[in-house]
Amino acid sequence: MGEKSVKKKQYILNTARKVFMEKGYSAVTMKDIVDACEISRGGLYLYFGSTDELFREVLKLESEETDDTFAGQIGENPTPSDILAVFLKEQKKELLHKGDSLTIAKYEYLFANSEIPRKDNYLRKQFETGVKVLTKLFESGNEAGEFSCEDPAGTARNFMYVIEGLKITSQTIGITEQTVDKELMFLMQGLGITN
Amino acid sequence: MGEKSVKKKQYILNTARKVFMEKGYSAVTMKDIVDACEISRGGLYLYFGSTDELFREVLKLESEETDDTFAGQIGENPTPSDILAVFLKEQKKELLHKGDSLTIAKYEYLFANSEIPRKDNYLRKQFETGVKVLTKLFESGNEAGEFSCEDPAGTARNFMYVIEGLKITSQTIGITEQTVDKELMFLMQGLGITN
DNA sequence: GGGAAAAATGAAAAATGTGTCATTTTTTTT
DNA sequence: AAAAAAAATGACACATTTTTCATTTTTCCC
Repeated sequence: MGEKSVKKKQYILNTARKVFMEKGYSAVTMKDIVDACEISRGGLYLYFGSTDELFREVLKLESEETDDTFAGQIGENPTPSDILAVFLKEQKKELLHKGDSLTIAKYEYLFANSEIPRKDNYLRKQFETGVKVLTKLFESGNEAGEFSCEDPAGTARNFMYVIEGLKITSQTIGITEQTVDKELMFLMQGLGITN
Repeated sequence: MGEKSVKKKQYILNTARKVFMEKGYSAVTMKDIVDACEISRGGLYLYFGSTDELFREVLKLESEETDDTFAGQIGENPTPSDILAVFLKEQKKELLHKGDSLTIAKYEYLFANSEIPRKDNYLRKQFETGVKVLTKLFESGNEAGEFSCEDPAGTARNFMYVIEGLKITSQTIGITEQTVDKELMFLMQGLGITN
């Protein structure tokens, strides 16, 4: 591990992320991180003081990466249909990567830290942002004549609940690509897509 | 603790259930159960060998109770609408009891035990049963002229994903009764209820 | 109420995890 | 290349949890 300190921190974070994806949140110990990183015990504490701190940084890292990925996939002057397609494609990709997702760890973390104020609730903000973004998307889709969605806000909320349901079942009881496709198709029917 | 052995086992199980509801699955230790039950260290091991074994028995217990509760609420000659109403009422009740549910613990358990064969996957069976029951319900509702649901199987699956989504968000990011009602209403619109 | 069987106890060994710090290794500076 | 600074190590003291088991307490039957 002859890397510089910033790189090493990054390396620890990436390795920790894999550990959280494999074991969830509450089952992970500092020892697990130490073993996975193949660094010394004291070395880890130089960078992070607890699994909690580590996890919060992993969340931050992931959030940034997700935003970048999404932005990178949307071309110039996208139509509502284009944006929806990218959104669903990204969701589907995450859905099908069983055991390669932070979904369970995130929910465990929130459950174990239920005292954290609403405003700092990362997943909550993400969920609400999702609802808002989809609502606007459906509204502009209506205006553009691409969708005919009677209740954009309700439909957006419904989308988000289905996606959370799919994510959690995918990580635990399993799901096939075919089933994901069927369900996403079902959702899209609610948009009354006209093209 | 002067109780007989069968009663004591039951008592431990009920107490353990509360612990799992409070702390989830992977964060719970045998010590937590011992402390909550106010029994001796060794005493617990006389009945259960691990948190894993305890949790499986709690699941079994809960499954039986849920079936009983549901059956007890359905009167004679119920119409499809009656059954749906009981189903949604029960789901809503579970949804709103934050911190008083095994939802998180169940998913943690499955995630931590992802090697268990599909056929023994309790939540998976429950999910599939839910889809089947709702499908039949929607079909008979169509026949009775109470619903007009184009795709009973798809709608049933969609219902179940939404319910899982609601359950998990309710336990972690929080949800109001109003939001639950809105979402359940949204679902019911998909049934084209005619009455 | 005496004695055998069953149930329960809690002390303690073994295993695992935490956080610290004196020391060593590596890097940087002069 | 020597000195200083920075980074990294891993052994250690402490805490927690698991699991066992010799002993005690309770129950139950005659």
